Amino acid sequence: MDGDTRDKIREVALELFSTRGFDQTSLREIAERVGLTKASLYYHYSSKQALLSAIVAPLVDGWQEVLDFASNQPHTPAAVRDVLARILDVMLDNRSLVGIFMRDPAGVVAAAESIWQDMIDMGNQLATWLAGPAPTTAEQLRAIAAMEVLGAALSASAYLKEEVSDEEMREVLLDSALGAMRL
Amino acid sequence: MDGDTRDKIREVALELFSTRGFDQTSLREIAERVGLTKASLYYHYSSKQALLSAIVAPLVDGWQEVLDFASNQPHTPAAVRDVLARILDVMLDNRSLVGIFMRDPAGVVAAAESIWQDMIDMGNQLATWLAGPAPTTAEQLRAIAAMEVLGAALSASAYLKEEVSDEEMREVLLDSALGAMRL
DNA sequence: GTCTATAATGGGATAGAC
DNA sequence: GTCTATCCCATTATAGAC
Repeated sequence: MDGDTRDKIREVALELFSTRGFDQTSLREIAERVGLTKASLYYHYSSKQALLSAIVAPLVDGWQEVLDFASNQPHTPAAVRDVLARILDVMLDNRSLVGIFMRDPAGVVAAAESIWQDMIDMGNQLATWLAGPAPTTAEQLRAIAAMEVLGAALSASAYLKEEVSDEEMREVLLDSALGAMRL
Repeated sequence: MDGDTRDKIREVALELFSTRGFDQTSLREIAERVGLTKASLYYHYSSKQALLSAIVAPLVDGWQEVLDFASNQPHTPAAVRDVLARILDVMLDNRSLVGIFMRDPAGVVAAAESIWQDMIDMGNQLATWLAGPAPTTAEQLRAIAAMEVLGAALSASAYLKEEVSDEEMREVLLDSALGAMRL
């Protein structure tokens, strides 16, 4: 039962990808930290892209759940609030994972365009739902803006000196996102 | 007077950096499009980093102007609106330039950390001003959120099928950013 | 100012022994 | 499962002729 090594590789890669960036992280560096050689990594993951896919899977699943939930909701203010809250929860629960996409979108696109496309598609569908049925251009823009607000949960740490609790982030950013939609 | 070539190089590099990403764009590719060889680029720019610096200068200047303006304003709702509008204008006037930082933050950091740090610092100072004097944590978060909303001006094109006019963007996103601050 | 040629480095990935 | 050794490739950057 040596899924241990596989997991360890994933953990180390996640940390490096999300801080340094995907492209700026070499397999040599990952292997070094895990305590292996580059070649041994290839026993566990067939390529750098495969490693990224494995790491990113939980986030994709998380978005998908929110999307499934949203699809079964009528577009009421209460439901919008609920969906935004769930999106925010996924972001907070997968902070470093989301960080990979924010730190190095270009690198992810270059290495695994399909993964990136999946994320864009899901973001698109969420924004579409948020905008409501037959939305005006303004409503679409506001929906996108609301989602951008939730991204502040991640950039905040770069801008703020003091730590902010997840509870406060949840509360403030949810209200802020609703404000961006003028709800 | 062959600043022509220098300018042409800058133009091509800007386009490639902002679409493919800084790190994903090789000097060979730039040279090819300009109609030169790689070696000739080095006659005009001493390194890839120097090329980036030259490209990025106008954006740095733009932010600085907004910052100077804000510093001389009292923190009233009208002034907040004004400053947000100016930030948005800078973003719209330098769309592809801002795109460089959004597409490949990690690559920029790796190649020119000081440039990145300058941008972060300026963003920080703008957010600090927006948050107002002696702000609560919530107010700081809302200020960051408001700035993120303005970033929607750039991500919008990835999410929307139809073109949106700059005027509509200006109007809607400005109001949306104010909404994020509950103003 | 632009070229050809080449150095120097580092990356992802594979072969094959153990 | 992990290792050593190597391949292959692209990149940034430089040297020197024209």
